Amino acid sequence: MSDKKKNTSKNDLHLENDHRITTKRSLSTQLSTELNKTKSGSTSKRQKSLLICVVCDDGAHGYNFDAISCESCKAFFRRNALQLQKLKCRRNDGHCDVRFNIKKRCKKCRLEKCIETGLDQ
Amino acid sequence: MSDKKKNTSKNDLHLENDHRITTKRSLSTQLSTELNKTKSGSTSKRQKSLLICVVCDDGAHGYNFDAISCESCKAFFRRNALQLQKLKCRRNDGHCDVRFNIKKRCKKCRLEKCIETGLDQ
DNA sequence: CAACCAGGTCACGAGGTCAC
DNA sequence: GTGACCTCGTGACCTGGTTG
Repeated sequence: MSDKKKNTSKNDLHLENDHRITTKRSLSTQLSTELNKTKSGSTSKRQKSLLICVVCDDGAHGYNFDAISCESCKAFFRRNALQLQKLKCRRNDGHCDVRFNIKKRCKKCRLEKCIETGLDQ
Repeated sequence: MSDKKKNTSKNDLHLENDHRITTKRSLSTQLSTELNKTKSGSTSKRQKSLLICVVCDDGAHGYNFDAISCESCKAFFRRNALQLQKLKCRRNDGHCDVRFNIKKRCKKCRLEKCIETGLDQ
C-alpha cells in the first residue's frame, strides 16, 4: 500500500530524517499541534503561516510540490520548472541569495534552490 | 467538523532527515504504524488494509461498488462514473498508468480502469 | 449490535487569474 | 514576470442505512 492512508492514530509525529509529509489533512495537524503547544489551540482559519518556505524562508502555509513552500515560490516553480536550461545566472556564478527579502532574485538560482530543496512537479 | 478530521495528534513534529510521506493523511499513519509495531502491534481500528484495490493497487479495506477498491478510487468513481464521455486522455492515448503512486492520474484512464475492473454503480 | 458499504463532508494543494 | 487570491478535484474520515 501506499503510504497513504491509514492512520489512525493519534499519537505523535516525529518526523525525523527527512520525512516529508505530503499529505492533506496532516498539515493542519501539524500546525495545530504547534499552536496548541504555544497557545491554546486556536488555530485560526487561514493564517497558519507558522511554516517556513524551504526555498526563501518566507512564511508558508503548507506543501506545494512536495515541499513546504510559500505562495510565491509555488507560483515561481509552477511557471519555471521546465526552464532551467534556458536560464543563466548573471551575477554570482550560481550562488545568489534567493531569500524572500532580497529585491531582485536571480531566476536561475531561485529555480536551482527549488530543485535542491525538493520541489517536484 | 472543523478541522475535521482528526488526526489530531498533538504532538511534535520533527522534520529532520528524509523521510517522506507521500500521502495525505499519511503522517499520522505512518507514525501510528510505527507505533503499533513497537507498541502493541495491532492494527488499530480501521486498518484492515490487507486487501488491494483492483484499480490502483493501493490498500483497500473492503468492497466499494462491487469491487475491492480503496477509499480514493471509491470517491473518484462516485464522482465520475457518469462522465466517461466527457473525458479525454491527453497523453498516452488511453494507456496511462493509474496506480496509486503516480502523481497525476489521468481521469479518463482511471475511470476506464474502474469500469474494466468491475466497479459498478 | 457489529460489520459493511454508499454517500457526505471538508482540509489540502495544483492550477488559474489578475492587479501590480 | 511576480505573487496574492480563487476555484476545484482529491482523498481521509464520518454518518447513517442495511444486513447478518
